Amino acid sequence: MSSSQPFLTSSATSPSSRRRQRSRFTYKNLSALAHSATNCPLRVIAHIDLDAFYAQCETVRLGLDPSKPLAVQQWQGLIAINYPARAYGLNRHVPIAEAKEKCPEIICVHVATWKEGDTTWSYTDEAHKEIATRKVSLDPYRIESKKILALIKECQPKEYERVEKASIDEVFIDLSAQVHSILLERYPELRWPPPYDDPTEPLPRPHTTALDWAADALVDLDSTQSEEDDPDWDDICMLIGSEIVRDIRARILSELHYTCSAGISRNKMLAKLGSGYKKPNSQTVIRNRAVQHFLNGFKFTKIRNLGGKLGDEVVATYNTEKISDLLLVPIEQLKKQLGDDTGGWLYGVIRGEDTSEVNPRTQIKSMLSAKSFRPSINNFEVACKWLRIFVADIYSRLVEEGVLDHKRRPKTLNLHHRQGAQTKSKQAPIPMGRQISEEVLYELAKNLLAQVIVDGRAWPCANLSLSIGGFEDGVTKNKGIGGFLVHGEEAKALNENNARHHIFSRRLETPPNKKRKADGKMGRIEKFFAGQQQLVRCDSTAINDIDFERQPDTDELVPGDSDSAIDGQLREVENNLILDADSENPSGQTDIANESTDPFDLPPSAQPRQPPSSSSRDCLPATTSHQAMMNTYLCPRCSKLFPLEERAEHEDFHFAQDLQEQHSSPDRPPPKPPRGPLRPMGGGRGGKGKRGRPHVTPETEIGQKKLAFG
DNA sequence: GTGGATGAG
DNA sequence: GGCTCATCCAC
Repeated sequence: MSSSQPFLTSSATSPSSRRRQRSRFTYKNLSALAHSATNCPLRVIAHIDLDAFYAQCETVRLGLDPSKPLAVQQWQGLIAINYPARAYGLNRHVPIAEAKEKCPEIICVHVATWKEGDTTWSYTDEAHKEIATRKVSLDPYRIESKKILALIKECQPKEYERVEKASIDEVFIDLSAQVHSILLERYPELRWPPPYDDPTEPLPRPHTTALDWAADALVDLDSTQSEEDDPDWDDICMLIGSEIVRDIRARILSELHYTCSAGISRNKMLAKLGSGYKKPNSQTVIRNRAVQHFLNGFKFTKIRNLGGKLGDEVVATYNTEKISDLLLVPIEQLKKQLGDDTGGWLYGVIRGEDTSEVNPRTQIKSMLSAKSFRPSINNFEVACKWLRIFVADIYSRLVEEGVLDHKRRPKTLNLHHRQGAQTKSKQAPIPMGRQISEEVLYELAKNLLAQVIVDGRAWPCANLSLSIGGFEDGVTKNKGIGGFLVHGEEAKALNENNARHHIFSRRLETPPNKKRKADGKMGRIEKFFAGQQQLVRCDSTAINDIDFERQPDTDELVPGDSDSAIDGQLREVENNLILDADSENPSGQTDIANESTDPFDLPPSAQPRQPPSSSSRDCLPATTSHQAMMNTYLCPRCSKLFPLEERAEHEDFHFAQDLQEQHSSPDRPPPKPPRGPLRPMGGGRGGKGKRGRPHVTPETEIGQKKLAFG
């Protein structure tokens, strides 16, 4: 309960007057925030998770009272149970009959289904009796999911939009850039350039001493950590992020009638854990200073990528499921026993580190339509009837995707077949040139099926699935980052946002020649500027060839010692932290990013800005500093002098460069968690190389004590 | 590029 | 469980 006393004031009279002057964060950190750099210590990431999504969809569709118990049925099972129904002790594993016994008034709605010969899916009460002739359709939920996603995007100013669809009912939002702009509005002093133009200078302390966390969510610090300090900028950033999320949730509820839960923290892993912490319909903030305490309450198997075999392996190896126990294992040991990559990743993740980026992607990469046959099916003809249905299902989704309009086009078709325990699959390219039609797909699918059963016929068949993938943007040619120019374009390029109305410029994929070296001295940069000062847009090769000089002070920080203190209190107060069974994990990938070069150093946009809120990264004439008076601008990143008028362009250049870096490395590589050498799966991921643990975000703090919510 | 596997919702 | 979706890896 200590929780929100919304104000923990701290006064100026506090003993810590010495530290009041300086923040733990620097100007460089601040500008990294503006660029959503993944290793920025001020980063703000949100995870939003719809509560019992399928069940809510049905409640909304049928116009029912959301406080009434409802479950979504699939054949004889339940695939979603709303919160009112959960109050009766129902969960996904209880048989439908038992559910009705425990909760007589429960409404069970069968999912929509496709029936052979139908041209679309439909809802029927008879569905559960026709398992042999129907297959479920999740289209209704995809449609709702899309609306919600669109609304969430609408909530963010276009230039800051950065939303990743993690699954049909979850999204991650990188609020960093938006938070940055709000921060500058509220604290104009942050717009000043750093003293001596030195980006490594600490920021002034926030003048705010009391934060109003609006009661709804906050993983609180405990008394021992006594908040001996006034809030620093990370706390303020979280607060702003929480406000943004609260507004988003309010709109989802008022406009679309869905409730959701959210987690706000410094990275995806923590945000995800946070959203599942208190449900339904609430949001949880995990401030940096509460991270370790918060994590200690979880079993590490709740962390993304540790929910499967890898997690089991770790449990078996260390004979514990507790994060707190694992904190005692030295990194060398983890690496030795799990492999360098996996061990290093695990070491960091249980300490709250995660630099995976919010990938502004919403586009689907593949579509699958499948059916498990209860009594198995025994011949080609029957299988073909199912293929018809799969094709109809997939085709209708393709239409939605804009394939007919040449927005995107899939390249391959894949058929999976399961007989008993063994599964086989075949794939084939989808011929280019011709318009994709149901007939074309059906013929292709039938062919694949024939190939599968040819060699050693495989009947009876227990499962069949057809998928289509290899989607490519319909766009014209790629242009690497150089193709886009800097200003607001970036947002567009990054988001595929309204897929339907725009031409995607192919995702900022890193062009083949990415290189990263530290040799760069100054040569290339100087050359570049010498020759192209006027350019606003640069050619990708030019950009790629530039090597930045590394700023001397990257805040490198070995994850380890920062928390020595926590070790002391590895007390597990935990277990009670895990509340809801419905927890889930994100899907997807993780990455820890890059390494070597820190993608951001000083930034451009951070400084003197004007109406901060406006769109902006465009530039702002510098005003307050002494350099401004001289009408010249000294770039803190490359130490070159420019006429003031060229400042904006120059900053844009750095911005583009930063973007390039961010997208060129982190996207794929940071394979983190992947399989360790242990066990099966061969040595996986080749541990070689760099595993670069990107040093992580600096500091998380120590201390922690108990959790409480407001 | 193909086919299998893992992980997660 | 059933149905999706995504990513990684060996070949």
